Amino acid sequence: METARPGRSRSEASRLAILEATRDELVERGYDKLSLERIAAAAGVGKQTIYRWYPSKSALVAEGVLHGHLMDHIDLPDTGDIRADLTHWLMAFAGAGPESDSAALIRATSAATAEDETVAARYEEQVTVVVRTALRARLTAGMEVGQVRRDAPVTAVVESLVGTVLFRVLTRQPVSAEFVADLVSLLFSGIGGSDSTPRV
Amino acid sequence: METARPGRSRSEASRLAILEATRDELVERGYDKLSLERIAAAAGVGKQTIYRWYPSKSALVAEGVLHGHLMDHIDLPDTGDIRADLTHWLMAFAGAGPESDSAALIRATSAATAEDETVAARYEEQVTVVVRTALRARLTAGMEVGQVRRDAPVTAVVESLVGTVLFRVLTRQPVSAEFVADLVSLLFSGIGGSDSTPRV
Amino acid sequence: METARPGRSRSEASRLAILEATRDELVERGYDKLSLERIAAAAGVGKQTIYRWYPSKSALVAEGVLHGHLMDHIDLPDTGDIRADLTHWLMAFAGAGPESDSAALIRATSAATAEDETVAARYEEQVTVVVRTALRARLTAGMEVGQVRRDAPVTAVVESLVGTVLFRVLTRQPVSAEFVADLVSLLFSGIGGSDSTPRV
Amino acid sequence: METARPGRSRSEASRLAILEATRDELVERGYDKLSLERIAAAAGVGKQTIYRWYPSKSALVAEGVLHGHLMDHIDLPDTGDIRADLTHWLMAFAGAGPESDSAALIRATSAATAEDETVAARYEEQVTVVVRTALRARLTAGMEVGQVRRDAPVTAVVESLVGTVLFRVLTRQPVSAEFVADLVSLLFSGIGGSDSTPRV
DNA sequence: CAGTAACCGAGACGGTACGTCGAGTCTTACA
DNA sequence: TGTAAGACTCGACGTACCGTCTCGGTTACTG
Repeated sequence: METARPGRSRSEASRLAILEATRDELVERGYDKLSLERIAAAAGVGKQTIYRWYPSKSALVAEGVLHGHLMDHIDLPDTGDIRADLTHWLMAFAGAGPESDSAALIRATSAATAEDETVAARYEEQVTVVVRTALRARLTAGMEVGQVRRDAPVTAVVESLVGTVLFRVLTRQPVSAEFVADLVSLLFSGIGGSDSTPRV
Repeated sequence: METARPGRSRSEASRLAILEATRDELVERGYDKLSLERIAAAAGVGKQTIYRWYPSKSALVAEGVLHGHLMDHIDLPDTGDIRADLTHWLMAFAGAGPESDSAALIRATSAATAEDETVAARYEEQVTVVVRTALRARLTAGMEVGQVRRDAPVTAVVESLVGTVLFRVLTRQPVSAEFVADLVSLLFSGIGGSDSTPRV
Repeated sequence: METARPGRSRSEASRLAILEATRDELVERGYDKLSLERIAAAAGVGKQTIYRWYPSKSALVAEGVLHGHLMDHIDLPDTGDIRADLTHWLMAFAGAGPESDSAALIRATSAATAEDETVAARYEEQVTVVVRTALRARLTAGMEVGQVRRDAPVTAVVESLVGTVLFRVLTRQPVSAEFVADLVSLLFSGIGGSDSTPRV
Repeated sequence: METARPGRSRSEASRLAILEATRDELVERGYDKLSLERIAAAAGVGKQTIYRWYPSKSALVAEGVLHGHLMDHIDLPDTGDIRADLTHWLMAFAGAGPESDSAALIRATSAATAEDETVAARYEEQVTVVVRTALRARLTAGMEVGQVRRDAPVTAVVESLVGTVLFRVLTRQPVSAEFVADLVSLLFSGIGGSDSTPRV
């Protein structure tokens, strides 16, 4: 155990105020107009305290967004209809439209991920892995009732779903019901014709 | 006509030097560590000259990357084997690995797209549309020979392919032959089981 | 000649605004509470512009004070009465009292001189030498009329006058008429008694 | 009596370690680059402990320097030759040269005195008064044997000696034997010529 | 073919934000 | 209860770039 260090202990209240202020700034201005000085002022915190917790702007963004927002939308319920479940989950993940807070935070996270490879690793571990786990469980359940093929490539499925939504959000296109329906349909039925290589 | 203005005409050499310096900087440092002053110095050009051509950093990046790099990889040849053609195209688009110049430029473009909605619009128009056109032609050819279903949702296909690769690149994962094979297989065969909703 | 450099030429107006703001700050707050950020704001100037002209805080202070203030008091008129001339000059140099602007600027210059040896060199060259020259002329005139011994050690005279006033100002004691009278009397008559070593 | 309080008593060892560390820092870096954090670390002491003893940086410097250094040189022995005694004392006070520890501490004290009027008061009380007392005794002795005039202005003598040496040290000039000889000669003989106002 | 208007490089300008240092205060665990 | 340790808010540092504005100087159309 190592909790018994001398000196004042770190203020969890400051940490939370920083994360909240960060999310507000991200939604309002986006990643690269983000200013740590404004965040510090808004959170009522010294700049040094931000640096004590987070080594860089991108690390702060990763932490602030991954914990405060994206993880909320990551549960994938089982209603018996796997297509409907996926559709619902995709639309919740993307948020209401290109101007929604969700969309702004996804764009900010993407920019942070693009900038910094440690953030990329964190994103991989905190989002992709979690989503994959949830999706794998849901697909397994679907296999039991014959809705899903037993050899479905889970990783490719996860990344194509997340990546596609990400692309829509980055290019500011709406993640509409029509688009999601097409995507799910594509996912389940494929585009293979009569002459395509047969299922193994 | 407006070419008959008095005064010195703009230097095409300067413009090209700027774009080249921009790409070098992007590959080396990424989007948000990009410095117009360094670009100007590297290109042997005054800062004002950059601003004469491009109104903002993101516009410069959009121009520099979209024309100089991404468009190179956008042709989609027809060898008769549509799966192989798509596989080849996807891997060429992503570049050799997460440290390749291609990957760095894709990340930079993603960050620029995330930041600036006019860049997003330009990306949509210059990449998505072009890819969609090329892919639509290839899919149509595939339909003729029975490799592709006649009702394949082209937009969803395009965006799921581009988005998936983008996601791999952003999270610094390799776009390996195995992954691409899984992705193409998913695309053609779907994951639907015996009890999934029948094809329309 | 080398005045024909490319680029915008430096703004003399900025330079003067900086010096004026510096003097105001020095009088109001003193040397080590001096803030370049406040000076820049008061002068309506970017911080970088200050650094472009002056390499350090102490250099700025030296320049600002030596040119803007101390040199004003350095002329030593000749009314025929050398004691009165010196008395008048000493009191003018010190300013009205320990709270006067002159006193504040002398204290600031002393602190800057104590901190930085290049400022010390500048002080030596810009104040000591000038004062010595003026005083030497006045003493020479005094010698002509028999008011001053021909072998008076000019350097020691200069530095003891300036140093004594400096000491009074640093310790916040008034440079009163009584004190100055004593000092001048000491200077002219010495403290030697009947048994002191005879004049050479 | 107050030694019988509960709790740990204040550590005299800490206080001395603080003063020693302060002197080391002053000699090495000068007054305004002085850092209480470095002093605390060097003394193996918490910052709060310093603040418990000294209310401000300048108070610490005053205490540290006035007690630890300057007072060492303040005794003014009587060998019978008052000129030699003064010469010796002046050179000891100034230290070996502009780079000596003594010179550095004198500069630091001057800066602290310039900054803070409570330090100025303390300096006045702890240095000037003591020196004046010692010098008055020596001069009185000199008067007895006819080496010094009976009406010598002691305050002016003290401050002109201390101030002159201070000026030499601030401007980084050596307090050489030649200079001191000139100064003492000036002090005893004055510069008055045959036509100067007669001694009162 | 001389003017002149728009370009060019260079670089200083007023600003904003950076990441670091230190001041002086507050809060722990320990002695 | 005093102390070393160290986190806290706050303010300033010196640097890097931003986007704009001037410089002296170079084209290349136009009258």
